[in-house]
Amino acid sequence: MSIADMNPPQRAAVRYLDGPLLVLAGAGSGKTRVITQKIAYLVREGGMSARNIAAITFTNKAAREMLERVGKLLPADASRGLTVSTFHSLGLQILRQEAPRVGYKPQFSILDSADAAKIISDLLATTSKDEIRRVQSQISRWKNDLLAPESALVGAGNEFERIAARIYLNYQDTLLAYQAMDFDDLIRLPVRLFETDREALEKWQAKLRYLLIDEYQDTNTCQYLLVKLLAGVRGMFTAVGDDDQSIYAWRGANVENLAQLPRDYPRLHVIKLEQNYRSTARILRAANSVISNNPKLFEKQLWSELGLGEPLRAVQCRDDDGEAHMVAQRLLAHKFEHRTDFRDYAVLYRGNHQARLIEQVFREHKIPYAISGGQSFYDRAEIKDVLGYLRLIANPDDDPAFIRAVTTPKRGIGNTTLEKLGAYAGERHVSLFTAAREHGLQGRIQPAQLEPLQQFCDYIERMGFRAVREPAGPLIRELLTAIRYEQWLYDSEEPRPAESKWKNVQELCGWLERKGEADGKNLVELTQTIALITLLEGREGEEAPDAVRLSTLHASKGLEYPHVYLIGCEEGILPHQESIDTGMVEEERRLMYVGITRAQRTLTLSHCVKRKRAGEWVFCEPSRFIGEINGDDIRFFGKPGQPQQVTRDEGKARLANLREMLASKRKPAE
DNA sequence: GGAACTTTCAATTAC
DNA sequence: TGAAAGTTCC
Repeated sequence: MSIADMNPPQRAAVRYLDGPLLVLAGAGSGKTRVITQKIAYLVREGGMSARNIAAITFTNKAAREMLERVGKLLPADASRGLTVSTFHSLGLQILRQEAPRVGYKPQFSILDSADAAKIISDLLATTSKDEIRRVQSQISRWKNDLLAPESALVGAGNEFERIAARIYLNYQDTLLAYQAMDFDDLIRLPVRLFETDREALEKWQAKLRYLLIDEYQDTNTCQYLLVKLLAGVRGMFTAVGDDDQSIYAWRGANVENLAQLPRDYPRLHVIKLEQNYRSTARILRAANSVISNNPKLFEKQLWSELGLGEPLRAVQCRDDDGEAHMVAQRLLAHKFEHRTDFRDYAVLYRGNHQARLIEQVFREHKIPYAISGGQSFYDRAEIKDVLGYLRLIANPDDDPAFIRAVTTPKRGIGNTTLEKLGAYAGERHVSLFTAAREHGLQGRIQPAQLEPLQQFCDYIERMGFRAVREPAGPLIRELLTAIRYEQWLYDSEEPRPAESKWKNVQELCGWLERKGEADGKNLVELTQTIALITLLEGREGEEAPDAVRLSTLHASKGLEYPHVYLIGCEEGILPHQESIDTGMVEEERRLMYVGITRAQRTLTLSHCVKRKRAGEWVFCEPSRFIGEINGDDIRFFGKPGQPQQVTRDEGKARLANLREMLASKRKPAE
C-alpha cells in the first residue's frame, strides 16, 4: 500500500504540510493508514528526521501497531528516534529528563489507580469503595483541569467538594513525600512545566517539530494544552478524530476540543474521510442508524463498497450462562461452516467482569481466547509483589512499595513494627526507608525486628546501586533467588496456584529482560514504563496465537474483526445504569456505535432475560440501542414464538454435538 | 507475628 | 458468587 493507492482525501491529508490539519475520519476510513503514511511522507518527502516527529495514540496497543506499520514503510535507520506513544508515555519521556524542574528526582515512582485509591482511603479514613471512588475521580477532574489543591478548596461549592479538596491537598503532599506521581501527573506536570519554563518549552518544541494525534476526540483539557504548547504558534500538527467515537468523557475527555481547534488555529485545514473500508453496508447502516439518535457535531456520511452483507443478529438468551454457551456454540458452528480461524472472532462487552463467564465456557470447550484490556495481570498479587521490590529499589522513598516488599515474603516484620516505624517516620518527616536506617529507631523497635529490617534496607540499597549499572534481566532473577520467592510461593500456596503464579512472575521477568535489551533501558526506567502498560506484549515480530479476542468495548476501539459478538446488550449494562441515571446515554450510544463498527462481515448482538448479579437473579430488558437499528438489517432469535432461545443445557448439548462433528470432520446436520 | 477462620460487601469504562 | 477485610487463635 503506497500513497498512490489511497483515495483523494486520504492522499490530501498525507500531503498537507502547510499548517495545522484536522482529519475527521469516520470508523474504518483508514485513519491509521493516513497517520503511518504521513510519517513516512514527512521523512521521505518533507526532509524531516524521524526523531523530530511524534505520533500520539491512546493505547499502547495502538502505538505498537502503528510503529510496526511505519517499520514496513521506512527502513530501520530512517525511522530511528521516532516517537510513537500514548500521552502518558510521552509525559513520562519528558519528565524523565525534566523531573528536577518540577520538584521530583529522576527515579520517581508511578502509582497505579489502586495505589492511589489506597492513599485516598487512608486519608479519608473510610472503607467505603464508593466514597473513595468519588473523591478519586474528583481529584482526577481537578488535575485534568489544572486546578491546584488550594484553588480547588477556594472554589469548592459544597461539602463534598470541600472534603475532596482537603484530601486532594494531603494527597499531593503524600505523593511528593513518596516521590511518586499518579497517571494524571504524567500529563499535568509537563504542561505546568511548559507554561512556566520558557527554556524547557523551547527545547521540547525544537525536538518534537511535527505532531500527529490519533483519537483527538478523546483528549482532555490537559492533553489538549500539552499539544497546544508543543505545537506552538507554528501549529505543525495533524489531529485525527471522530466525534461519534468519543467514549472517554468519564476520564475528562472533551469532544469540544474538536470544535475548539478551528478557533485556536484560524488557518486550520479540515479534511473528511467518509469511505469505510471495513464493514458491509448493513453493518454500516446499522451503525449510522443508531448514531443518528445523537446530536451531530460535524456532518459526515459514511459509505462502503463492500456489498450489502448479512443481516445483523439479535439473540435473546435465557440467562448469562446461556449467553456464554450461545456464543461458544454459534462461534464453533460458524467456524466449522466457513473454515475460518479463531482469530477472526471477537467477543465484546461493556464491563470486564462479563468476560469471566465467557472464559469459563471457552475453557470448558477448549476454545482458545486472548483477553485484551483490563488490568487483570497487574492485579495479581505475585506481580504486585515483584513490582513492589522493583519500585522500592528504584525509589526507596516509595512507602507503599516499602510496605509491600518488607512484608512479602514474611521476614518477621508485621503490623506492630510497621506502625512503630510509621510513627517514627512521621515525627521525623522522612520516608519509611530513611526512618529504618536512622539510629533514633533503636530504642523503639525490638532487636529481633530491627535486625531483619536493617538487613532488608541494606539489600535494597545495594540493589539500587546496581540497578542503574547492570542489565535488568539477570538482576531481577538474582533478586527473586535472594528473597526465595519461588519457594515462598510453594510454601504458602497449593502447588497448582503456586505454579501458575510463578509462571506469571517468569513472564514478567522475560518481558523486562527483552524490553531492557531491546531499548537499552535499566531497571529504574523499566519499572516506570511498566506502570503504563496494561498487558504484556509478546515478542517483537512473533505471530500472535490463533485465538478468539475477548475485549471491552473501550479497549476494542481502533481494532476490527471479521465476526463480532457483542454481548450484554441490555438496559443497565449497555447503556450502563449509572449513565442512564446521570443523563450520559449519548456516550453509551457512541460506545454502541464503536462496538458495531468493529465488525467487518457479521455481527451478533445478545441479551439475556435474566442474569446473576452479585449472586442474585436480576431480570433484564433488551437495550434500547437494538431497537434503534433498522428492522430490515436485523434478524431476531429467541423472541416469543421463535424457537432459537438457547438455554444452558441445550447449548451444552449442541456444543457436545458440534465438537463431535468437528472431531470426525463430518458435515453439520442442520 | 502470622496463619486460618469468619464476615461483609460489591461490578462501569483505563492510562 | 467471590474477593477483601476483620477476627481469632497459636
